[in-house]
Amino acid sequence: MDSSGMLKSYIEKKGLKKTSERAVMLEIIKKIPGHFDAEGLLSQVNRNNTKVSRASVYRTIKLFAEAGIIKESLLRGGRKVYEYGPEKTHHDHMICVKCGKLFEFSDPMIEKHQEEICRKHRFQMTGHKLEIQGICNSCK
Amino acid sequence: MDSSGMLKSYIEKKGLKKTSERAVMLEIIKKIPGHFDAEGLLSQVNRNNTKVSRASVYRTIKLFAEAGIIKESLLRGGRKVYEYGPEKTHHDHMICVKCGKLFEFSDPMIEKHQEEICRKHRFQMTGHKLEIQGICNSCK
DNA sequence: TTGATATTGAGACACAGTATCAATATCAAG
DNA sequence: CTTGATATTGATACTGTGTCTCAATATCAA
Ligand SMILES: [Zn+2]
Ligand SMILES: [Zn+2]
Ligand SMILES: [Zn+2]
Ligand SMILES: [Zn+2]
Repeated sequence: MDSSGMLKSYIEKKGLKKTSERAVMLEIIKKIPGHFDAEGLLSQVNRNNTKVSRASVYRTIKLFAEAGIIKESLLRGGRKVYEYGPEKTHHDHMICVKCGKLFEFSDPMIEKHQEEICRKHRFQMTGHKLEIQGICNSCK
Repeated sequence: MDSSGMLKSYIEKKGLKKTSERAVMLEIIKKIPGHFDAEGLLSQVNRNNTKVSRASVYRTIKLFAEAGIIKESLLRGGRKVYEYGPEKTHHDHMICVKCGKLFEFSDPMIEKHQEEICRKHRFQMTGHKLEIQGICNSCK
């Protein structure tokens, strides 16, 4: 299912309503490659003809995340970033402390060991976040 | 070296000065089992006879973290928590989304795979943070 | 004792995000 | 189409968490 369909079904399931603000934001988010944050999206939404309030931008971001249309990541320093990708698979992040660039990676072995350790602790994992800080190749 | 010694040597190395505020905070932090946050420490410091300003509490927490006396962890939602432990080894966290309890764990295999993937990406790791969210045994 | 400088407290400020609430948009039912 | 219930919005106040500023003070070496 594409993201418009996901939004539609989420809205129907929850008894919510279709609004132009949500449609506008979805179209803009679709076109963003990589990561974005709330304030950046806010200014991007209001750059041209469209206009959505700050409160609604935050509200809608939360809604999209709940609907699975975007994914939230919390970086060091408390910075929250999002990325579009209903079809995107899970991945973790490496962040360069010098240039701030974000790299994505995924390691099946790490994932497997996480599941194992949760089993051992009788902890029912619902999600996880791994962030590696360091210095990227171009900053060395 | 114990934490008082660590503070002393850090202060000397940086050309800083001994203050009663730092001594008071260190004594209190030593007695805190598990995690604490800045606001909680602030009220704990000012509960009785002692008195340290909000600004100094934040400043001193940062100083202690730089000196290696306490360790900072950034949790989901941007919450920053600290824990006393100069002799404590690296560990990661599991956090229960129902009761908020924090569990510590350490898995050598996960650590090893992290180093491997960093080598592969020519990324020079300086630190990392793994947080597993889920439901703990007593909340199931 | 004195002078240089690090530190403090108080409060202003910054930033990200949330709560409030009246006005408005949506939508199903009639 | 009209109506009514209710979800949504924008404006703005507010909150939490932390930083900055700066004058007053504490520390420490000479
Ligand atoms: Zn992962
Ligand atoms: Zn870099
Ligand atoms: Zn680790
Ligand atoms: Zn629990």
